[in-house]
Amino acid sequence: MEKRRENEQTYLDSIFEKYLNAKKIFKNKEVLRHSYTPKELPHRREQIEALAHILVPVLRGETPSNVFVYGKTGTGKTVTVKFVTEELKRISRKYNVPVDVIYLNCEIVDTQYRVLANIVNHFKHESGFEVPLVGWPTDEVYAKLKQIIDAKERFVIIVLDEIDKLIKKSGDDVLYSLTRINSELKNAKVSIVGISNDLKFKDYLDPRVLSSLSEEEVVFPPYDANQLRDILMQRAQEAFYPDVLDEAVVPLCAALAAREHGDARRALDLLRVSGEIAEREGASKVTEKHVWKAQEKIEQDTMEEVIKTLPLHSKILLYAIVLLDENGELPANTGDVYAVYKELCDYMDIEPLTQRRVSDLINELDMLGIINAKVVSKGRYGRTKEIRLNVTPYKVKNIYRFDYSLQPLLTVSIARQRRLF
DNA sequence: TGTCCACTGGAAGGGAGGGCTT
DNA sequence: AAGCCCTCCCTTCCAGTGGACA
Repeated sequence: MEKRRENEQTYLDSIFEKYLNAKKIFKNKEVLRHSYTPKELPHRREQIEALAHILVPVLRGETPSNVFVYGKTGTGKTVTVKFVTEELKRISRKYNVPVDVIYLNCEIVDTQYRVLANIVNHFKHESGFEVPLVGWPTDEVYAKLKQIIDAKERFVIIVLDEIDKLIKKSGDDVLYSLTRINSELKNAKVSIVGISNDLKFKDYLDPRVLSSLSEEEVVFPPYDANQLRDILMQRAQEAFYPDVLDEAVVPLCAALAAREHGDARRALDLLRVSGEIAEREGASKVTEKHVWKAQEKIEQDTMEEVIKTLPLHSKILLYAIVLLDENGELPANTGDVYAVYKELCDYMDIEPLTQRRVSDLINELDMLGIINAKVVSKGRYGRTKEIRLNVTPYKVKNIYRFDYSLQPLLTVSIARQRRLF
């Protein structure tokens, strides 16, 4: 009796002491976030100098060439461009040259109208004028844009990040007008910095736009494991307290991220999440074990988030595929999946979409990596998609469990077996 | 060799939903 | 309120297609 109480007491003490005595892990976690711009960018000197060389005419009052910046995700394109343009802005003040840098992420600003409107609105403090986010005819926004930019002598550098998204969605009209705008301006000079991680997208461009835009090109090669290690080391020094990182941690994060096409973003995430996991466990050191856990967690989390935010019909469609999987009927083709999807809609009293639309939704699920959809020809038996599931049915159901509107679906598996088979 | 399946994926267009100006 | 305009999501229509089969 006495002994047991003693044990319990030690246990209770240890709950708190575990955390109390745990060494703090993070000194400054912010350093590991994507948005953080470090003072130095390791292994990007070449690209920084190339960009600086291209933009330097500004300081002499000449229009710089337009630039295309290429490189896969997490190769430091955005951060480098931001770094160089910030420096340019800083130094241009010394030379008394007015420079405006407008940074637009085309994943969000993805139409001609929105690009133009955003540029106009960048000057709202100066012009006291703001274009609504929808509503105006596009050519009027363009006219306003010219008028506002041209109000005084200056250089305007427009950075279009993820420019491929813009082109794919709304064509190259915007680029066409923006690349020719200089001939219609009297005072101001505009140049464009396009950032893309897709090399193929040049094929979509009108040759005139292409030649004007890629007057200069800067390529960002992927980081290799050693370079990633340097980057992580640099950040780790600021982010973590001394000696909390096991020696193997940074090299492992670097190696794992290098395997995924040298993505520095991924490497930083890994390092941050490893630290968080260690902290939660009350460990005094971050070890390899934490990195492996982090790797798994990141994969799980992104997939879960993607499924959670799917629109209703995509969720029903995914559930149709889950049911087929549970019945051992995968790979299935579009027709089969559509039939089950339609039944599910009936069951939920929802108007089903057409097969044409569902075919697009299948492609979307494929792009998101939730399913695998390969176009195959079965000869005499037609051409269709072969559809497979990339996540476990259990996982999907678990996510749906917390979505009230999807509750009816979860009971269907049994009903379906009774009704259809 | 041609046929024909079960679709694919492009094109056009409608209409709801957002927001503007007048 | 009426009249525009833009975007998103969707439908309708349809030409096109890889390859098994006769």
